[in-house]
Amino acid sequence: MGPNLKPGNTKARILDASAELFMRYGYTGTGLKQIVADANAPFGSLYHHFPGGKQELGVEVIHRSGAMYLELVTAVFDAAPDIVNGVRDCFVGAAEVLRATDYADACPIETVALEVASTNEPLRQATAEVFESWIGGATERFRAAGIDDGTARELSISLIALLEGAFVLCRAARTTEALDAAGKTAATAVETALRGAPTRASTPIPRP
Amino acid sequence: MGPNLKPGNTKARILDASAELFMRYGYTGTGLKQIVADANAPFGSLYHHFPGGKQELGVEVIHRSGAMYLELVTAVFDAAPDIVNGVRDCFVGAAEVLRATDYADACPIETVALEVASTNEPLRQATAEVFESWIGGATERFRAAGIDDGTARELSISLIALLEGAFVLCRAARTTEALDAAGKTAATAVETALRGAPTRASTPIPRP
DNA sequence: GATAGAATAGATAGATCGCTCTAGCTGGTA
DNA sequence: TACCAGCTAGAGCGATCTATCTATTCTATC
Repeated sequence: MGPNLKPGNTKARILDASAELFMRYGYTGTGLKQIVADANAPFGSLYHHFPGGKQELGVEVIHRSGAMYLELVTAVFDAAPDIVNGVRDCFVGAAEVLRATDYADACPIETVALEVASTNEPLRQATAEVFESWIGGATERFRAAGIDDGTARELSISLIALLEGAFVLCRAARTTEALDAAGKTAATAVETALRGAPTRASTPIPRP
Repeated sequence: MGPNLKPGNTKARILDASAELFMRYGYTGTGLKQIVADANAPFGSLYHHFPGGKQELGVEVIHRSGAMYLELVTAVFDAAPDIVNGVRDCFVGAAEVLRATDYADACPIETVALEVASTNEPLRQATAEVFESWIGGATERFRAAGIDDGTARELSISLIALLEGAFVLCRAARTTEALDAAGKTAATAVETALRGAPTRASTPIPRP
């Protein structure tokens, strides 16, 4: 169909290399020379496939990595016997990946999101869209389990925040302790929400 | 006492400017030229006060900012009537600061922590020490409220993870929704831990 | 084959990076 | 006054950054 039957996988290699480098070293911490070197691609090809330069490449990588991570987490949930175990498996799996990569591979867009939040509006918007897609996906899943809409969204945001925050602590400490603790808290939060889901709202709690 | 009566506050100005720039734009995203410009300091003074260059400056800023943030949070807790309200006030206060600074000022070391985790060992260690000091401070406070040591530490890690993760989501979305949701989850988690504290462990939960 | 367009290939520009270097200034001591 | 540290002050170095530029190679269609 297209004019070139063998389009060459140069663009895909550039995207893959960029995704890994951005995840590990951040956006400003990754140079274009290093990207084309890791991708085994000539420098000219980068600006051929991404005329908008580093920023266009960054936007595409953020959306791509965000979609892939959503698929990964979705698969983990689908393989679990119930939602609570699905949440647990996500944190356990994240910890395994972190250890296996010498605490390099955590969230694919977290570092970039913080770096560009106050400096690069198109990139900031891309990270916001990815996070919103994750929140929406999780909310839908919790809603399907009988949790009301508002609680499901709050719960989803909290679980993602627990995961992202644990990533920061784990990478800094070179330990998976934070993911273990956050995973427990996340599972408990889901259980609490489920318990109050089909019946009534949770009972009021006396002040200590 | 010292040889110079009027030592000049140049070093302090450099530290203050660096702290703000690192918090907003990250470590690699902040240039030394910009630091001395913001600090109204000559370039030579930077290397006079920090012979180790950008890395030494970074380590000092991380420790300084980490200690200041710990004091700030401690003050919020001390002003609250109880621990649960202290936790709530922390998230509410963080959201206020975030809005007031156009979503620029969140955690003073989070962006740097992610950037340097896999690239700069001295800086990574500095961020790890700061996070550990925060965890230790919170753990001690929860332990004093009657929560057993292990639970107190897990709870502390989870609350800090919730805060850091919410910072990422809020700065990306330019909304404080994530801090609101995470604050609710954090308060609930503390209540749950307190309820199981003086009596027995929490009752087992049936699978949904 | 001839040809056009896509993709590859890399040299190079202009700006900025962290950092070094040499002065000049200041204030206390001899 | 002479002196000496501590600090200020900024020019300038090599390296690296993003981006541009001109060729060359490949592939599909005429």
